[in-house]
Amino acid sequence: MRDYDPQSIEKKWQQRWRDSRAFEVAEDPGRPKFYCLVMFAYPSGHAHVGHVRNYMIGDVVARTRRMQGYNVLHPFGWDAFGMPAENAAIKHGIHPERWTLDNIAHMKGQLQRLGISYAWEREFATCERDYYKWNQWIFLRMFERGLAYRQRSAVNWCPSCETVLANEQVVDGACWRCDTQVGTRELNQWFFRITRYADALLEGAERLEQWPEQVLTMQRNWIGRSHGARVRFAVIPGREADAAEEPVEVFTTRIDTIYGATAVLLAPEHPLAERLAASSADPAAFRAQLDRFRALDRTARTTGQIEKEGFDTGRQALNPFTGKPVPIWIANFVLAEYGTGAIMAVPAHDQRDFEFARRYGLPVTVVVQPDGAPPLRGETLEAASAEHGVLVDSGPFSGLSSAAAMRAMTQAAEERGTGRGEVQFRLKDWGVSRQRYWGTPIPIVYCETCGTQPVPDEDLPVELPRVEQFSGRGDSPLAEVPEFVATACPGCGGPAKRETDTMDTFVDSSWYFYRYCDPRNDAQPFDPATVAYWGPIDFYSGGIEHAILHLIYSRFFCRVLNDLGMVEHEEPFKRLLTQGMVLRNGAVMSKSRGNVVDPDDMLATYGADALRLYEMFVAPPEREIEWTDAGLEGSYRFLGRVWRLVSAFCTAAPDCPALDAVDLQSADRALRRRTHDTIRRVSSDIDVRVHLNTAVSALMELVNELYAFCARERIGVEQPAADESGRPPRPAALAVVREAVEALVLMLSPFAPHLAEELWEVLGHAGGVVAAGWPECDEEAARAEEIVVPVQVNGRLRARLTVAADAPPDMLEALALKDPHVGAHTAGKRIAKVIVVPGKLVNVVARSREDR
RNA sequence: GCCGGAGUGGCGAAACUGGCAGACGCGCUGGACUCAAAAUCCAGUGAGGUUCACCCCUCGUGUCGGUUCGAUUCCGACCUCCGGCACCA
Repeated sequence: MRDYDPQSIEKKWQQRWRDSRAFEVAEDPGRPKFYCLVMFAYPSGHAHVGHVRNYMIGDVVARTRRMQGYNVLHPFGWDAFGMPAENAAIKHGIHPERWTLDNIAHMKGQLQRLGISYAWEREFATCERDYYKWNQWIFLRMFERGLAYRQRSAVNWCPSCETVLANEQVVDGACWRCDTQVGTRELNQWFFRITRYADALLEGAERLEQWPEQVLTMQRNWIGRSHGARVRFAVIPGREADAAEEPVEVFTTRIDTIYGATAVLLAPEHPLAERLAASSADPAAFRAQLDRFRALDRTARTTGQIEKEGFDTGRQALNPFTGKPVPIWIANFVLAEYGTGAIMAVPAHDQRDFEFARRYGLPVTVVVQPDGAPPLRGETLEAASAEHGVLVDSGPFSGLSSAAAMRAMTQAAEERGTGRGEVQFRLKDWGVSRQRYWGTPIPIVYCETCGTQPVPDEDLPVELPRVEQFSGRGDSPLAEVPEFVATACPGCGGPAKRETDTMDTFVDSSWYFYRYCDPRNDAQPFDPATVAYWGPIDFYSGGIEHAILHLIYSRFFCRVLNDLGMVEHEEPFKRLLTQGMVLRNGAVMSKSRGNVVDPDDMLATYGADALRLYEMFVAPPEREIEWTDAGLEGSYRFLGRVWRLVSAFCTAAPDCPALDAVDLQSADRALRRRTHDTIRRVSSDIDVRVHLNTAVSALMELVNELYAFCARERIGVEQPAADESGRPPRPAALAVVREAVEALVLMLSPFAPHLAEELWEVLGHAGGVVAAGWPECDEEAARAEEIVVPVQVNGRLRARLTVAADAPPDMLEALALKDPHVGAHTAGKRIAKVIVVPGKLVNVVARSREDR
């Protein structure tokens, strides 16, 4: 018997798969398709065992579906644009392209040595001109539709990365990549109008039934839909000379509290603030105050880390409901970018307004009394009461509930022309301009005569010029390349300048999954017919860190492409799995912590199959796992156990009879039951729940059972094939073992594909496990003849009955009551009732005689 | 503060629809094999009590309470941890 030698087996099968193009696919309308995708990789250098866990999960799903007869698309590629490449260039003088391509080559080798079944012929990297050309093409379609626009605005600026960040890329006020505190800059920036799809993205989320609740919640929070009303407060003229002002519009979600609005507060950036300054008694002092507020740290301002301050403008506005004047103040905590940039202050019912009012002595007027609480009084209030309740001192609306008042008052405002119902979103448009080199050039030209001009499709791609020197400072590196900047205007042919910013790399990853469907198309991003066949993605797996970034951008792109008629579906990912990270010594693996485990080191000792099996077995895919060498060792031992089992069986039974040619004994039927029960469990664990850990443990149980069975039947696992008397094993026993072993090998193949292919061949099959197909559960064989039914007395286990599987309830009851253990616990008691769940359990309810 | 998720042996975990808590693996203990070891195979392994032993009993799924014949599972309150949102009007 050969020993299990993963190195030689793995090399052999990887070679065979490559030679036979085993995982390459084409559209085939005659077969059901399955698109299995893992988030593509940023080629940072080396993959560690944490990165590859995700690829293993996807591979188990892909290999299983393939065996089940699906036409499986399982592609891989590289998210190859990005800052680390450019930083390497700055630090080590390696060109970003060289660095990126070297890393890709290394990581691809790692994945291939793990035996992940990718359709490598579809591989691409986003930094290739054949890919980013289509980023530009999509950008232009969005430009045509007003979905890409340019605007000067205050943006998040990372001083370390020297570039703009989208709101999604600012985490706790710091850069998502380098953790530096983010500042503000005023820049001309390109934006994608994702807000146009805010409602669609929110509603679409309701139908994503196979997404983790956590991710959906995060997306809902991020979109931040608020239903409220926009209300107009007329501005009362100050001096005679003042021009008539437009009314101030405020957004509120609590129009029911408007009778308690005792001030209007403007953001320092509000346009009216500027005009009020001009007409004020001391414009210079007014502006100095505004400037002081505007200069406040942006993050502090948007996260409530500043003292609430403000000043009275000296002007007043009319509350459209009370008809009374209220002062207009400037307040530093009012955000220009949310709602209308102005609010009505209701100190009694909003904590922020309350703090502001107490500080400056503004009146606090209670207009909503919460149910069942003692009446509130403005003078004695210690904190705002934000609860809904019943309206008081609110004119004709007094006595209404908050909810009813919101409807009635919104309607009243509409009728009087002083307001209307409105929905606001927290979601902002996606700023995509980046002042960096290693990204997709934005295909726009600026002409003195014609203005902003899109680059015509036929001139795409706007190629990224070769830049050799990177300082890492200053504006866009492309601005330093005169031959790139200087161009002819596509409109008039006159001299013009190219846009020198590049696109956010999240643009690349927002549609790459469609490119896999048609990766070499040079006429369009992809042929819609290919996506109609493969899409949407049936199974998508990746890290939770992309819950809002990549996954919301991709959903947005999907809808844009749907509007363009290129994609039929509205949601790109049917099922999402967020896999847990691999920790070591309680921390995420990272080079800086020095706790990374390189898969290649594990391959040398244990092989890819053991590594794969270990990472799938240790916990469900969603959960994070702690790396242990002992666990890997255990998986390796299990594979050795399988190897010896199958090898010994083949030696013991070179020819073994067919199942239907033998008479089965009860023990044989029991093994068959275990075999088919295992098929049922493993199939549903992989297909339905993706609980790969319990699938593996079911296989382990089957192996344990087989060892015991073979020992009893003298099918030489450790002993010779015949016992001392020279009597060979029973043919029926051999036949059921063969069935079990074959099912085992096939079901193990998604987890340990090399070992399984080798054993399948050893078992005498040519053509591989995919041709063999996934084993079918024979319900008849899986059905138990005898079952063990637990018997409880008052819910506590007291006995077990071994009965026929179809024993009727009254028989179970009679047997239970006859049992001596049951009798011991019911002695001296009255049996109130007996609950019988056929096939499951019996529960005898016994009461003391006194109890009624 | 709001929203979501989690809490089970020495450890990773399982229990899928309210029905035998701890499957499977790691670790540990003992045995077989061996000159010996490694490897392998077999057995045991939640805590406590009782017993020569087999049996048997009590407790036990973060805490307290509830619903139920029966709760890791459902409900209420609370504690702890993880994640998201948060001066968003």
